[in-house]
Amino acid sequence: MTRSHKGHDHVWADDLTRNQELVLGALAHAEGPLSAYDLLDRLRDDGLRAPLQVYRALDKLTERGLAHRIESLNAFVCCADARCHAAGSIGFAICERCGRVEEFAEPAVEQQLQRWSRQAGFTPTRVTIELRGVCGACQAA
Amino acid sequence: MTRSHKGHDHVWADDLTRNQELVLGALAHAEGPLSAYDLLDRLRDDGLRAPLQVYRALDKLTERGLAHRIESLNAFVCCADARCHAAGSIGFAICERCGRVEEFAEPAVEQQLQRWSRQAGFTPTRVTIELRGVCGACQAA
DNA sequence: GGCGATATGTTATTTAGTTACATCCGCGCT
DNA sequence: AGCGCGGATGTAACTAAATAACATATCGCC
Repeated sequence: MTRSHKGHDHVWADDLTRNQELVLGALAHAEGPLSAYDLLDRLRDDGLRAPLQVYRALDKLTERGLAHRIESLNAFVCCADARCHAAGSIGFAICERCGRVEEFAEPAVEQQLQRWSRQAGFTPTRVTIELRGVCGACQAA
Repeated sequence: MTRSHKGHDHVWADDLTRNQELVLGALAHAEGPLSAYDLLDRLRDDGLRAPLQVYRALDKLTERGLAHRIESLNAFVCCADARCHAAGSIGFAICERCGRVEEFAEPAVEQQLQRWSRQAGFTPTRVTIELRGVCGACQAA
């Protein structure tokens, strides 16, 4: 690998490492959330062999808000909206039928949680909001 | 064990099985959340030997709202308020310094999430709200 | 060129949760 | 009493998720 990884066809940010691009690419092409081991399986042909390689990439990607971790699934999704980190806390609606995840931002919810935190003397650094249920499409079907 | 387990000194509900009582008791006495394996370690002297015994008890307890799972910790806490299941969705504030978890109910948050769900055609069955941060006590110290 | 920070590769290990299967116990029924 | 059923238990083996430890390579920069 003397050749730089730059020049790939799907570029979200120009300074991703090769592994980070691979992982983000896999997430972007996936229909739903993928676990670290799902990712590993899909990327074995691209040279990834150990869980740590995936976890390291995921750490960086989630840090930068390019991917999100779904806690209740131990899985990850590609960020749906490049501007989401500007929008404070994010929520996820997870369909238990089709497995798809919808990402949403509700400033009102965020504000309410902030209000509670202030009142309780709590200083939040990370917020997790996850809804499990059935999405509209599956409801109709 | 011909003798019924009823008559224990800490009774939350009269129809818990022995294993369920053991697990709930351990959670109740703990300072913070416990993982299934933490519970297993603490209950080995009481006869629990396999993870499954703990997981089965936890399933029943969480179903009934007597215990809660903290998704972002893969751990469990005793329900702080017997009436919490009446109060719709619950949130948790998790202190990353002392590890303690505070349970709270914010009807306003619940309503906002309901509003978003309706608008999005999503039917939620379970809601997870978890704040990571620093609690008031740790802030002061 | 040399140096420090960061990224990688690899093996082994720990922690979390499930599958499969046998047994046991309480309880209603005849 | 004896039968049968559903739920709870016990145990072993296994899959899945995440991390520890250590060696190597690469990049940016002075």
